[in-house]
Amino acid sequence: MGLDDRKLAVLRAIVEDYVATQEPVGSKALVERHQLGVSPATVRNDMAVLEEEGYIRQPHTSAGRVPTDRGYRLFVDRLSRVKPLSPAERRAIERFLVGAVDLDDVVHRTVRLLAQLTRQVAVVQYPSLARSSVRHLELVPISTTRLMLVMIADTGRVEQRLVELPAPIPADDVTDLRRLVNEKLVGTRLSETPPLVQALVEESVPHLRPAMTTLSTVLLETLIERHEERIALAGTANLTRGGLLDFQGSLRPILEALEEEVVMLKLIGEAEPSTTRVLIGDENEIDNLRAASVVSTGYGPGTTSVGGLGVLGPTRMDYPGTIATVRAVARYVGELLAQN
Amino acid sequence: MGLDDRKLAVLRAIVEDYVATQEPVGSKALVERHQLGVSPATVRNDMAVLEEEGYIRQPHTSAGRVPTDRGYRLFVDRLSRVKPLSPAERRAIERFLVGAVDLDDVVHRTVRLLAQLTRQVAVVQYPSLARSSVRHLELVPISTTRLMLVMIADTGRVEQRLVELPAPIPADDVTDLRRLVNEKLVGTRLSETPPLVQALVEESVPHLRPAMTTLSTVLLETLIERHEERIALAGTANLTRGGLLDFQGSLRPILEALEEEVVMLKLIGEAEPSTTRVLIGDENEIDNLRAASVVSTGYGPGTTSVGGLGVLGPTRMDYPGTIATVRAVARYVGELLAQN
DNA sequence: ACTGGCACTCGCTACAGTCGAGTGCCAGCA
DNA sequence: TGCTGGCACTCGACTGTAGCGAGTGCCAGT
Repeated sequence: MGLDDRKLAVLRAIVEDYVATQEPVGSKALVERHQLGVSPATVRNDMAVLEEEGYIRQPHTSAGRVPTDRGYRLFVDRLSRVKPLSPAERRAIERFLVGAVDLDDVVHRTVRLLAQLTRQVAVVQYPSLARSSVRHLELVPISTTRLMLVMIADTGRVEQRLVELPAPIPADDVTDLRRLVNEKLVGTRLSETPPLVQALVEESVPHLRPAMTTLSTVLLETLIERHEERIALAGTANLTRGGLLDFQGSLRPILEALEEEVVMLKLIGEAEPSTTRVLIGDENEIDNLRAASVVSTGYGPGTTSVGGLGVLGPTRMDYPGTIATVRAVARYVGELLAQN
Repeated sequence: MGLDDRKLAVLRAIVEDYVATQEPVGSKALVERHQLGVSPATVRNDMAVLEEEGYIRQPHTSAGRVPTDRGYRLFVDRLSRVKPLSPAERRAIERFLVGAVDLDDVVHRTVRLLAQLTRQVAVVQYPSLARSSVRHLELVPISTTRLMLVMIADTGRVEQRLVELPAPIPADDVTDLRRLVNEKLVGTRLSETPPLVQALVEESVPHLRPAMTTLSTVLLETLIERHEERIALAGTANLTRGGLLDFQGSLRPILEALEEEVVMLKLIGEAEPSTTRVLIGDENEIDNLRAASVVSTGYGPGTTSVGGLGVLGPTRMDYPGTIATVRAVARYVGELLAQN
């Protein structure tokens, strides 16, 4: 049972009007605001079909129609094209991102920019360590039994951990350790590192072995296995736009989900740079976010993704505009990363 | 015109009941729940005086009384003593903070702990760079014209910046630069650093001077003058507790203020470890936070403060409990920092 | 100085009535 | 067959009224 072109046009019109006005839209208003070329009665018949198919629904018997999650899905998949960005938006992106002094700065600016442009909550994952490779490892002696391990990744990320050595270690040995780990690990991806780190321990000369063992443990445990993924958030205040109508009256579950880094990572941390993922309401696996939609994509220098970014908002959002903005920002960030 | 002891007791009872129930409290309920030893009518007379003096007010003519900001102030200053922590809370603090692997981890755990214990929004400032001293400066060559400058502070903070050199520089020169900056700057406070950095440029041998000049600029501009202060937030979902009664119905201004690092820094970034600052409602200089209260203190190893931490909640909060928790957490964090 | 009593205020809730946007259905028309 | 105008119907939103009750202020009495 197919939907003919007019029914699809009606659905599109409903989505567009509802997104714009935030009010259920009726048949009369619809024919007035769009050139559908038919009467309200005809539209009503179409609406009845759309409702039967689950694309729209009536909040109350005597109210207009509202798109369902399924309706938005159809709209996104087949009825909308990505809006080109306005020149003003392009300029805003460029202005916002030039002059970033380091990775932290880039991420911060990006997330704020995204929140501002989309007027929604923005989430940016720091470049994933698992997908970065080692540029340099530095060992700084803090005391005779403590080292600060600093890892610099090619994506610009810098991570540090304190290493408690089992026994005091002379300065020369630190130099040796530093040379060894750098020789073996620089240029490798952290996700491929475990066997190399293992080998490092086995190959090391006896008097370095205890220190190297500890060091390798720290490397493996805290840098690789652990939750070394980080995210930045901005624009939570945007959740309060649209009164309390969106999110069925309570921001609580949304705010709770936003604070769970693991949750947010799962949400935005998987896409490739070229694809944009849109999760609408119920499609979301996280219960707390059943009333929200997420638009996300990957970013990275070139075509491989080093991290994800996206926005979260009410299901009633401007999908074409949001998708366009998310993509554009991801592309710019990718370019920025490629430069270094 | 003084308030006698009973009137103060009435005010205390009103504050305690209102904080507990979140409902205006009337004279009858008051004598029932507290041993005031007098009749409701007497309490009413006292209430009339308290209202005249601006410590309480009536939301509606026929409603009970609610403390004003001024009433909370009096309560905090003269009517409450800091609640001792429960053993369970002490245990929670210890359990939460042991096992932190680095500074980031400490700050994150702290802010989450604070949010959880107080059931409010928690804010923790990273140890201020201005109040830290330099433990080590590392220069890592990225390319012939780029260095990564990594600064490790005694508080455990690690900051990095990319340095774009005016001309290519050989590896030996990098070694020299590293030695020079470490000789001069290690052990100094960053706030006292500018003249030293300046001297560094002037004393350097001619062929190092261009690189040293750039390096010093980066040091001064991005590490010292710039917004190198950072904060961590947690518990924003707690804002939604108490329905929408707190914060006069809109979380918007609060969420906006929370996103402004500068604002939050001003709010919590000034106290000494031994003093606890309480800002109640209107006392707050930030308009967006006129409906909120802030309890903050400094923390640091020993008696000097390296940063601030605190919580933000509705004016209707459990001040004695919150103050106790904030202090205790600050003390634990200070001890943790002192260990390293 | 405190208390019991009493009249009064006013927000809250329930209920009834009206209005109107929007619908579903149906007969008629191209 | 598909579209249209007309019409009865539904039901939420809003309005006005009435009763309830918590809480007050005041006053006379102890």
